[in-house]
Amino acid sequence: MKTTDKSLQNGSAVDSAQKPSGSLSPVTPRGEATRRKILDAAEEVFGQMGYYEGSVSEITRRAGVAQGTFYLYFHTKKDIFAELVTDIGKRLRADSSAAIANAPDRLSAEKEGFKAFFEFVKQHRNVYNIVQEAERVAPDAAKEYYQRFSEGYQRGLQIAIDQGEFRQLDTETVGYALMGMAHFLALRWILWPWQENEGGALEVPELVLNEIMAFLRHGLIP
Amino acid sequence: MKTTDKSLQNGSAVDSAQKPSGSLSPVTPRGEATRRKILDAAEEVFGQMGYYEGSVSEITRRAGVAQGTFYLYFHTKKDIFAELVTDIGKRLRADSSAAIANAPDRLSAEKEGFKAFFEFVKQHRNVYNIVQEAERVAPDAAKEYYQRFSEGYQRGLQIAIDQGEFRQLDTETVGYALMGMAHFLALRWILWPWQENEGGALEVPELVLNEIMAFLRHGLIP
DNA sequence: CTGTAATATGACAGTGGAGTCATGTTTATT
DNA sequence: AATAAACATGACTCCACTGTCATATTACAG
Repeated sequence: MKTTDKSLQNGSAVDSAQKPSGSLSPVTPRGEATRRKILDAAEEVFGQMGYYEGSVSEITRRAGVAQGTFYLYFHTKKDIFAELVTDIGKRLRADSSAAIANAPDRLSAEKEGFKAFFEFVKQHRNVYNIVQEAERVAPDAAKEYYQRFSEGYQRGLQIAIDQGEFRQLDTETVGYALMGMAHFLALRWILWPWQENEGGALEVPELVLNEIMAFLRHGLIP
Repeated sequence: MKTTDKSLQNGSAVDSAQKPSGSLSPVTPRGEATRRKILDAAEEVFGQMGYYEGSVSEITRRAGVAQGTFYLYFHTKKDIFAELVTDIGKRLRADSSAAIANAPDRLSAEKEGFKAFFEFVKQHRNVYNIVQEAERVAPDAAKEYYQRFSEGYQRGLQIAIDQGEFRQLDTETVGYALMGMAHFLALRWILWPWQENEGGALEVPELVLNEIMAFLRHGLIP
């Protein structure tokens, strides 16, 4: 055994000694690459099999590394799962921001946001399952995911109100309502294989999107 | 060994022999009571600990019966979970139906439906977690749960349209949108302990409910 | 070329849980 | 009282998975 045992196997030994926290970071390009391989494999495994039915050994198998290597870069199975949730949140928010960046008005922005979300879910079918499972498996990571998303929504809505484009409304309530709508529409038309779609394609139909926009504009009353 | 081995341990031996299907039904009040105890304990265990972290032994422990007794009434751990999901769906739909039964118009019905849903989630905090987990653990049961719910929504919406109370709209789209709204609002104000509520009570505030109703009436535009 | 830090290995210990089974107890019927 | 079906028990088998560790390999600085 070399003198490196503590610093690597136990996280930073110099830390405040509280939690084993802090990602086990590689210092070498080689290590960096291995860590990435493991993360990618984990995304696949958790996405397809779920957190509990996916195993570390399956992850390392797909990553093409040995079991032990896993623990060189992640403290526990739960840790890598939480990191994935955070990652996915970042990516999704980046996609959304980009999508609504140059929308002429807030209503268009909402539409583009919905579309970007659906596109993300479609492109990362398995991945989105991870987010859903996070609520049980890694509540803290899930918390951050939803809170950040909500904050973004609230900011956008407030601006629209200030500019007189939207009526006075409670941004938090409406923010969550919109998130819920997007979530369930994605479930129905993209994630649930048992539901038949019009064309058979796993995509949210234009009609549905237009219905939603009409809802946002006029509500349900004639 | 008695001559009952096959008929009980293997489900009905006279069945079409396909799946081990069919709940292992007791024939005696005593058995009925035991089965109920196990179901109730399972609801508690799965609700609090989740499907994977809850164990059959924990269920039987709380039910006050032996491990083996469990398998007298349920084929597998997954089976009892699926049965719970079905049960919860039935109860929730019954509550909803009752709540909207004598609403003067559809908009009031929506409001009462939301309120009933929030009340159900509040009264069965743990229980609702089971529904959420079902999507991964027992997709078929989850499918039925959501489809039935959706059908109810679509029927109600269609009537409102026919009576000219709601504008022409795609009932499936709007149905899922409404389900999503209700779901996420319940998450935010009832199920997430990390979120601070106004009064500290785990309840959806009147203000939020009114905001939602305004949304249904007018949409987001002034 | 050599020493050392970083990275990698895979067998293994330890653990916990699902489902089974031979046996035991209750209840009702005749 | 006898008998049998229904119900109940809990020890046990089998299995899979997480996290560890002693050892091996790679790569780079001097």
